[in-house]
Amino acid sequence: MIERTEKWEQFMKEAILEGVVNVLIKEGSEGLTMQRVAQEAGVAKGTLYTYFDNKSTLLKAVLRSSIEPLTQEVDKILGSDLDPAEKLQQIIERTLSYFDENRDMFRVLMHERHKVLGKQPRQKSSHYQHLVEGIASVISQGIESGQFRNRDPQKIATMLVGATFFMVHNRLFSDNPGDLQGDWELIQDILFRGIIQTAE
Amino acid sequence: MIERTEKWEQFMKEAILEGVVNVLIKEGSEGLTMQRVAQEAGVAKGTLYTYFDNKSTLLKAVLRSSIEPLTQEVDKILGSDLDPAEKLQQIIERTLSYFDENRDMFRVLMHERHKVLGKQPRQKSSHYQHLVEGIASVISQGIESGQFRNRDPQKIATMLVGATFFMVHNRLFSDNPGDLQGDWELIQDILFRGIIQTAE
Amino acid sequence: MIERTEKWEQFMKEAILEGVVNVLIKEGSEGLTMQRVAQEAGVAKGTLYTYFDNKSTLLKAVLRSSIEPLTQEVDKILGSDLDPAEKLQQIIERTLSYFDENRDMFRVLMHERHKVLGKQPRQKSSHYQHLVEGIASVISQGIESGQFRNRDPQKIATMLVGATFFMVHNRLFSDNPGDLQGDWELIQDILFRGIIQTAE
Amino acid sequence: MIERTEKWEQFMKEAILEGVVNVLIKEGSEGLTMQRVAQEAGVAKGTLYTYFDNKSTLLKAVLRSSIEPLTQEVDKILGSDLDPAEKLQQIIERTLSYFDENRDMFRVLMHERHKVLGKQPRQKSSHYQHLVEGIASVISQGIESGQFRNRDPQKIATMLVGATFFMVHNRLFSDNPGDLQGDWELIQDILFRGIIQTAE
DNA sequence: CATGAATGAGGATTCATTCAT
DNA sequence: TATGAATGAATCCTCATTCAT
Repeated sequence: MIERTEKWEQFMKEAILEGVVNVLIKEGSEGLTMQRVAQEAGVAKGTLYTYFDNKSTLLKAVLRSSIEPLTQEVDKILGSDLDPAEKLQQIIERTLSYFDENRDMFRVLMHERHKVLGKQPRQKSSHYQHLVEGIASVISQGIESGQFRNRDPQKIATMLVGATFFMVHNRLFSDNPGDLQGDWELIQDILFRGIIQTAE
Repeated sequence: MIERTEKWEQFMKEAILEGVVNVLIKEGSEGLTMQRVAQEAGVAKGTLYTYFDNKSTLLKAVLRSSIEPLTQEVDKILGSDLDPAEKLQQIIERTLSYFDENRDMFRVLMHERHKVLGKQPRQKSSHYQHLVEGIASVISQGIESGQFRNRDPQKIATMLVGATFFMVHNRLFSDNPGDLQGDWELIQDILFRGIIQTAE
Repeated sequence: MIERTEKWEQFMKEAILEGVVNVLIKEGSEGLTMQRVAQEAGVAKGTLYTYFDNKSTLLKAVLRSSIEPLTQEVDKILGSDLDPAEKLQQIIERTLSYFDENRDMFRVLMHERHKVLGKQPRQKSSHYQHLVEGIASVISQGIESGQFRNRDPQKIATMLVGATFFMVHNRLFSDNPGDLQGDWELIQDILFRGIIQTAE
Repeated sequence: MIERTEKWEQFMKEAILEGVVNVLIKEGSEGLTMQRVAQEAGVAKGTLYTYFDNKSTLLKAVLRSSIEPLTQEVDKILGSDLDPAEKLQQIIERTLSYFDENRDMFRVLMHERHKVLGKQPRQKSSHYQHLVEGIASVISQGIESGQFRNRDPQKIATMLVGATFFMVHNRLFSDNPGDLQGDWELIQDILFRGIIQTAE
């Protein structure tokens, strides 16, 4: 019975979250009213409040749910016993493909993220934060093992994430994003070896 | 007379734009009401509409005016007869310092940008667009001259801008941003030579 | 069987009425929602509607049940063959002690009474009405028997009830209500003999 | 100019307060919505908020404005150099006539008072409080001068106010309130000399 | 031109009530 | 009978925009 109830709650929450994303896709953040979300989710306005305390809570849940699967995949990679360079490769790869796989949702969320998140204590989106820290630790390992050049890991991680994020962004809003593999190989290629031609 | 009138108009517009930024700094985008802007600019609410058609127009003007000086500096560098690598160096340097110099303003705009810009036709902020294109052309030059490795210039530019932008972001929201020069040298160092340790 | 069922209904109704009072005590009339009443009564929201048609009906029942015992006691006194002055004495005494005995409940009801009673046809609370009429008839008796001065019994009753009611109110909201007997003796003393010093 | 503005503000506030009273008269406290008040005052909903911060503030203003004139008259009497008994007479007289003069308004406010005043810190309406205290001090004077019998002045005042208030109430809701003078003479007569027939 | 009072559409949220299980 | 999820009408309040002075 409880089983049943909890499943239902989960189901409804997901339906509502999906409603939010659909409204965002159709109308952008301007049109993101509770009324409209309810309509899109196929429930009454009041029902939203059965599952989420208020609009802010609902929107935070949307963001969390949109990024959580990626966060978990990244964590798995971080926790594996791969070689640092390989970890970075996989993280970049997974990140790019994750956004590709959820293109519609992120085309919207990327733009509306800030509107969606009200005036919360200035914190970067936790996924971003988490990702940078994870990558920084990988880079530290790489430096210790002599595999990577000895530079501030935090900052290298920031740059790596920045470059990746912008590539993602590029793919998301390009009409013809092109070959996925080409992109992540390019990121690694450039970040790993630089853009300068070296006499070899 | 017309001269005089135009100067006045310019003066008023700037006062109002400054008012917007001040409100954003003091209250965040939540508190960004026309009333509050008028108050901060020291004029009446109705006066805002003498100079700007509506809120949206006003906010777009804020964004444009905040980034225009940098755009111009970058254009000057792009148009100079410097060596491609030097152009990139200078652009990175100027970008980092520009945001540093206008730290308070951008700490806010960076976060509120999307809220500030309503439902406009999905376009990346024009400065960003412009910057990526300019850098892409520089990279093309570098590739042609054999100075840079032959990779898709558009994508390299995207990554470069991404990395730089995230470094800016990092500095903006760090309590102790640290040495500016160190950061832009690091960007060049990594982007130019990669993070992999090479046998030398 | 029917017996059993009716007892159960009575039991449930009382539990619910008590729930209302508890909510009022804990949250005031602002917090008086059906949800909250149900919670306090330990039943589901829907169950309330099994026993009471709607909120208004429920609240009227609360008021009625809160005052009914006193009404009955007063009726007993009125119906007794006591001397008019003694009747008044006993009514005043019983009224003061009844409110004292149900202090918590009336501290709330006194304040929330009007909010609790919606837009009913302007009628004074029936207990009040009943009380004034009963007292008026006692006073008439007293006048006829030459015991009381000949003044409009209805109005004297109104004043007597007013004075008593305000004393009750005073006790209810005083942190230290003090001696009960002192108060009702004072009411009688003043109402019976006046406040003017008479040469005796 | 300022003169003009302030007068206007006063005028608008009064129009709105009157709107509230009219709504109460027509619909009772159930129908007391800001929308309805605006309509009745002949302004737009938003305009109400130009003059009053919120509903609660508006309603408090209604109550205050309804009773203030009486409070001032009573204060004048209390501050005069009349004889204690005369002070009481005049206060009672003025109170009864004040409510008579504003019959329509108080017929409503008397009933809706509590609904109108939300969950404010349990304080008796300040006028009531003030009145009881003023009268208590008059009674103290009377006791000291040997004019009144020596009883707890606070309690005597409470009773006096209670009796008066109920007489007011009675007049307010009686279709034929009858002679005003008769009523206040009765109050004095009874309160001063009691209801018991004394051998004369 | 400048002003700021007035406007009213629009949005978040609450809660009495219903009804399928 | 009991339940509590679903409903949606109702309400307060905000704020961009207008316009008479």
